[in-house]
Amino acid sequence: MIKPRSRRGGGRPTIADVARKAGVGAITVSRALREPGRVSEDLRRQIESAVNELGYVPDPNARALASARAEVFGVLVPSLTNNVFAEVVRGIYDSLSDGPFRIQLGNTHYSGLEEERLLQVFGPQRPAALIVAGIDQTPASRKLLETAGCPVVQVMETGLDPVDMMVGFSHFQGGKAAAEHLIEAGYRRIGFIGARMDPRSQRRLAGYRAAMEAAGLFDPRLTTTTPVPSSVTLGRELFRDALAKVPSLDAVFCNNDDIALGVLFECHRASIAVPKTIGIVGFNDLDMMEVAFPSVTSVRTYRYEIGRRAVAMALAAIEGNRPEQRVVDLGFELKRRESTAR
Amino acid sequence: MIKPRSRRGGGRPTIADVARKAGVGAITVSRALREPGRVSEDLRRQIESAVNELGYVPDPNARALASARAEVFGVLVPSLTNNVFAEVVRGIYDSLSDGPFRIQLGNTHYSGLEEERLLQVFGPQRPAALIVAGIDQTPASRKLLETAGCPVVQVMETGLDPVDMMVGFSHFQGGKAAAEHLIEAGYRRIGFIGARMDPRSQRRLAGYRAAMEAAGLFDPRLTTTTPVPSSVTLGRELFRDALAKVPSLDAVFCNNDDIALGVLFECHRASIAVPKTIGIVGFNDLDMMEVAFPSVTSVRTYRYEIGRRAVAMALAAIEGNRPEQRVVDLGFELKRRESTAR
DNA sequence: ATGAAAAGTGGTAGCGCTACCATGACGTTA
DNA sequence: TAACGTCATGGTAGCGCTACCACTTTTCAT
Repeated sequence: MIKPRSRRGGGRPTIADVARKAGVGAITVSRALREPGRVSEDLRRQIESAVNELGYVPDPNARALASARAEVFGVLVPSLTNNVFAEVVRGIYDSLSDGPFRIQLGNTHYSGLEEERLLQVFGPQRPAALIVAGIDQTPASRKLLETAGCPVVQVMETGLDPVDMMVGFSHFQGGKAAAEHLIEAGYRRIGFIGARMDPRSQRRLAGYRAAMEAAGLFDPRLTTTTPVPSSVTLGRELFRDALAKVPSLDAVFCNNDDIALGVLFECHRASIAVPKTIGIVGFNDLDMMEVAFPSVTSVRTYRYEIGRRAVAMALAAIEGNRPEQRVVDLGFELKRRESTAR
Repeated sequence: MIKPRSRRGGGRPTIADVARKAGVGAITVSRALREPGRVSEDLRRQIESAVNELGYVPDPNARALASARAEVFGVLVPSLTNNVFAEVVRGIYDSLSDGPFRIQLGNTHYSGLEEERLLQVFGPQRPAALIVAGIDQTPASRKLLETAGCPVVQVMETGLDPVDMMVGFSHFQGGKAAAEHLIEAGYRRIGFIGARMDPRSQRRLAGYRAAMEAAGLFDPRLTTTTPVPSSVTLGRELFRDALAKVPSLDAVFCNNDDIALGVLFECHRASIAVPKTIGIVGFNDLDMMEVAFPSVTSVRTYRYEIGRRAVAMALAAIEGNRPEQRVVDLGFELKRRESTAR
């Protein structure tokens, strides 16, 4: 006599239980759940009530195994705590929370190697889609993305050569707009302060440089950067360094808002007038920039919207209608505020 | 003739391929991967090289189905963007990234109902452990946690009645310490400003109240709260409200650092001297509080450490040795800074 | 030397679900 | 009326892995 393996599932109802209760075949239950339109009204109702009575919830693992496709979105970001990426993840999460898809989060710690490793781990899971931050994947990562067999969305930036799809904006243009604004406001010795110079920061710097060179104002001594992770504390220190190096500094374009905030606080502490003596521009436009005193000019980026749009595009691609526009530029907006109003 | 279903997996090697190549049974490969100690040195080496040659990576879905246990940690937090929870998640992530465990993230949006829904969705996945923020689960959620059949760690707070394990600290004591510090510093009309009054904030408020009552200083008019989500902007507005209500206000204990920052900026804007005219205390001690000008006194909490410890406890429980100490209090530290130094 | 336990290995039978094909009941067209 | 499609449903055979047992070989105490 064959003893069935003691229901390892702890007695959770299976699709067979539902089928028995509803008096139909298991496959019909499966269909009723996934494509209700293909099952007759009658059976659908019977199945629904059986599902409710038993409290049946499909086992995602069995489903993934049988269909060779997990209802999972793989999401790779360089940091979990950086508010910018947290907002992207929130956008992804909110767009996914109605549907059946789960999120599998990966933190690359700004490392291409770690990204490769994570992609390797994600692969066997057969995710329904992959969303990765950035466009500077290593060749190996790129190959993994190309052969993943699912929609891929690169987010945060736009570029010319998407693996599949892209949603973001031009960091170069953002940096350029920031610098041009400072130039237009009458500042001349405009510094660039940046921490954790990832590829996006590099492109902001390039944009700054382009604007400065166009105005004949570029001077390499005006640039102060470090590979160290960004923080408000670091912003303050870098600003001190910059000022020591170039006492004539009259404005700074900061890599991001944390750095800008550090600069602002240091100005307060050292009684440096903002925007009179020093103009400040940040990047990303966190909530607090508007409330700061003086309020800080910043380049507004649409992180949450990027997350949402990435999911929308991936979902469309899963349904078979890949958007004809593979690269979506959500742009940015320079928010002019008191810190540069002189 | 039976045609095998066209390798849906896209031709990825399976455990059978490895077994064939190594000249052993599939089950031995499985064992070599999961419990290397139970396989002889020789076979282990052969299997390892077969694995490397083929680039074999086990399918987590098949594994989960067969073993009725997914290598997944379910993590429920009320917010993805609130830095406090982002740090907890980071701690969890970092502690898990060496091992085989993935993270399944759930955002409850501070809603008990949403928490219930998520727990319902997580259940069928048979997670290896569940980490949930807070100790105020609904009765239904509590039951779901109790019957989840895996280790459960409640984080961020400590309480008397853990579902299984707990890591956190006492928000009541934190609030009390903050208020006592202000009283000791000589402030008398000490307000409480709070947004999004979740249970943790309520307990901080209770701690504040206890300290104020003990000193004979409590006055309900000193408390200004709102259920609206917290932000720096909101901090500024609530502070204005509080000041309009009680012009004699001489200090505020803020629900969290965002609010405190809003207060600080408003003080700058309205030329209110800090700490002379108004003392400010925040909660959580974000990086920037130390750099702010004036630097802001805050209650330091160990979010990252909470995440790490939660994982350590869960992992131990999975291994079968549940720590004898079910409730771990990681405490807090009041960081005294310029904003209350008068 | 002998029995018994321990260690190492493999076969079989699922885990819960869905892809694939088969079936039968209906139209629908020529 | 025959031939053919379409629709609704079900049966069967796996997806890739591991639990459970069985079997052999080794080790060890007596």
